[in-house]
Amino acid sequence: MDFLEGLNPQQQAAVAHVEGPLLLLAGAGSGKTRVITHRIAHLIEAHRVPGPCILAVTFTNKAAEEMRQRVHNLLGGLSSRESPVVSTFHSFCVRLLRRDGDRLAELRPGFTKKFTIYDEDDQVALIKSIFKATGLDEKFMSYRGACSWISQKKSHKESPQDVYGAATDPNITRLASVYEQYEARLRQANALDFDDLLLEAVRLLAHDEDLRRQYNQRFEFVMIDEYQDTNRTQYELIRLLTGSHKNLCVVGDEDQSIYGWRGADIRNILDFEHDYPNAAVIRLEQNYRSTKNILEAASAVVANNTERKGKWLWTTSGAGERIARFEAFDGEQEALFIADTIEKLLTASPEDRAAVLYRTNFQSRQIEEALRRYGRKYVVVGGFSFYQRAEIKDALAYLKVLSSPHDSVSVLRIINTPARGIGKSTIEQIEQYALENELSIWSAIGRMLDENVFPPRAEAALRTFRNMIQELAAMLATAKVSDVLEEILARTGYIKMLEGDKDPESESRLANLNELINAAAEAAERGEGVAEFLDHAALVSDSDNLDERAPVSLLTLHNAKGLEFPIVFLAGLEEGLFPHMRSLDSKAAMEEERRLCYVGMTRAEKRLFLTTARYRRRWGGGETEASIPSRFLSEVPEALVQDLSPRKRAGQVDLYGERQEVREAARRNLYTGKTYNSVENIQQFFNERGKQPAAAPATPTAIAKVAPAAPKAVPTTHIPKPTPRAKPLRSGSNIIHPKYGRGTVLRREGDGDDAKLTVSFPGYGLKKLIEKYAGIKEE
DNA sequence: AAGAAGTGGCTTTTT
DNA sequence: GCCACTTCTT
Repeated sequence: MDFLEGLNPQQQAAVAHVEGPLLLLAGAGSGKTRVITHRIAHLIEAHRVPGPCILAVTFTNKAAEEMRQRVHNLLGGLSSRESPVVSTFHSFCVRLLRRDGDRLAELRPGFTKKFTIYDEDDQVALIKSIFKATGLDEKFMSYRGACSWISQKKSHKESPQDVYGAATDPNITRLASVYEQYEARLRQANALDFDDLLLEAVRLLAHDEDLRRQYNQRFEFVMIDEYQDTNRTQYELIRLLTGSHKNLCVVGDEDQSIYGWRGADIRNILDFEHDYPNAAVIRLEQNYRSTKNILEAASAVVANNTERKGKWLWTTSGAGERIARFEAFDGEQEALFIADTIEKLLTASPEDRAAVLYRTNFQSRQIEEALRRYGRKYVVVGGFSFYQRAEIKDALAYLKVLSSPHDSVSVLRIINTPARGIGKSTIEQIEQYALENELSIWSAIGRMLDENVFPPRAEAALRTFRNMIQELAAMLATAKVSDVLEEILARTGYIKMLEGDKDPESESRLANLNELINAAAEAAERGEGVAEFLDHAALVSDSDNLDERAPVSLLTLHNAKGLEFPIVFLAGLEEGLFPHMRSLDSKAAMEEERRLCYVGMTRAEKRLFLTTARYRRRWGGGETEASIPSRFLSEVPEALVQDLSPRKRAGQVDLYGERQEVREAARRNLYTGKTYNSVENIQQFFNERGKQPAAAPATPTAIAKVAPAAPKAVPTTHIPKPTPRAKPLRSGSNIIHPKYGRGTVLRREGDGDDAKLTVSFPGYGLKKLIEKYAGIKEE
């Protein structure tokens, strides 16, 4: 078979390129995966390169699986001995360390190839324990915050000592200490976190010249997908792997770089030609996926970015439908519009698939509810995955302890699950002892039992626990993983605990555990041992089991990378949500948000809907907040847009604002002049005021009292007259600022002299203002 | 020691 | 609205 056939000239050139570095700039929908798979097949068949000498690295397991499958199909079946190695960065590194990691012990004392992998939950548990030992709590910093702080330091190769040295305030010093303890505890547990998997593989390859040579010789051709999302460590790994031959092909699109927050370094792709001087560069700019309108709209949005090489995708397909825009009253109406539209479109053409993409996971709930009302089946990608469920993590923690007893995080997870009489005070005692003597929890238990320090009841419970673990560990050496799992669940009483539980959730937990046992049985049949089974559990992501054929999928924009759908909805296009609040004050972050928008838009083949809500409730019972449409909406050329918003369609004035105020007022029992005909509310208002006149800062009386207070210690030149107001500024109020002009109040914090307003000014973004000094006038 | 009931705090995105 | 953590109860 000729693998150059049926490809456009640029694609052909890429497939035919054999030796030396190649940068493939592949725009969205330009047939990138096709090129990579054809190139692999071409290397194997036309150039007689043995499959196992080709390494292709992808971002997700799912992408790896798909690539494997497609190469397989192209070549009409390959035995596993002839297959190329297709893997994610993380699983590649894990395999390297498990197979050839012995000499890492020279760099990392205590390391053995039986290491365990700590996922984010494990890391949080560890940080929690370190915080407790250090006398810190979550008010100092959230556990997750500390995790990502440490991760940042690690991936920038800053050691705890470096941080100590550069520390400017005591909080940094405290963090450095947490970091130092964190590293020490990982080593003590012979555990690696996600960062370590890459970092230690790099350190090992740099350190062990023989090993490096071996890998260089083995992997004669290396291909990296989604190169724009690689970080510095991955970059170093690639350099080490291709040191001797430079047969490196990287594929990427700087406009789709969306993992900067996780350390992805866009320089990797922007500087490729500089790093590999004689690199060939091929651009794939013909788009085969989307209609002309969709492509033009997406291109127009991303053209607002400056950090890009710049390209313009083109297509021979027709204009298609215009981009639909829908401005809903609130999140609920937005969700109902989406569900309703999906219902209509899929009824009309049942073979189509639709995807709803959103910026944050919490947005899925309302959309799910709406879809359920329509009786539409859907799949949600993201949120908590199978392997993150408590019962699954418990079962896996047992397995981890059996194969690596010094894994203290796992020991502490299961030591009293199910309850076996090892209580809080006993556990604290053990933790304390372990800390003082620099022992793992497992060793500490052993030593303390020898020293007879426990009260009789705790002692008996601990002995039973220890014996049970030892017996199960002995079983693990010979039996199948699935059998050991079953034995664990039976002997620990875990199954009994769930069966006796009246919580309706328990039934599904039991089902999940059964599924886990099945998965283990399948793994055993493939000849995998415990380590491989656990590695797989640690490294699968939720997007890996996305079923692309599902008629309706709900997923985050990040999870949508690499996918395509005939119908796409981008939901929640509001300033502060998308672009996200945390990106508003940084140009680089804003450009990443815009790339995310570009990724989302270019997922669509035929129809693209952009939806936004005027008011959104951020958390459950909290306040509804007014929002303003995302800047990305206005970056789509008006000529390409068809507006489906109800108020425009009906040709009416905007009643939303008024309705909203009435609602809010009714809820807060405030008289705003709009509810005078509601006896109930007037009654409530007076009742409330009679009870606590001063406690309601938002009432006119309270404001009048506060307003005349003189400002202190503020440059006199900038003090505008405090404007006494009849009505307090709240979410949704429209105001005029002397410098920024018209804006909408998004949020109000504090009261009286301290009242701060978050205001969105079109053209200036969000600003935080002190109400008293800002010189704001109500519009 | 172990469950039940109540409270605060919070939400980007993820291999 | 949900989760984790605390306090209360037995």
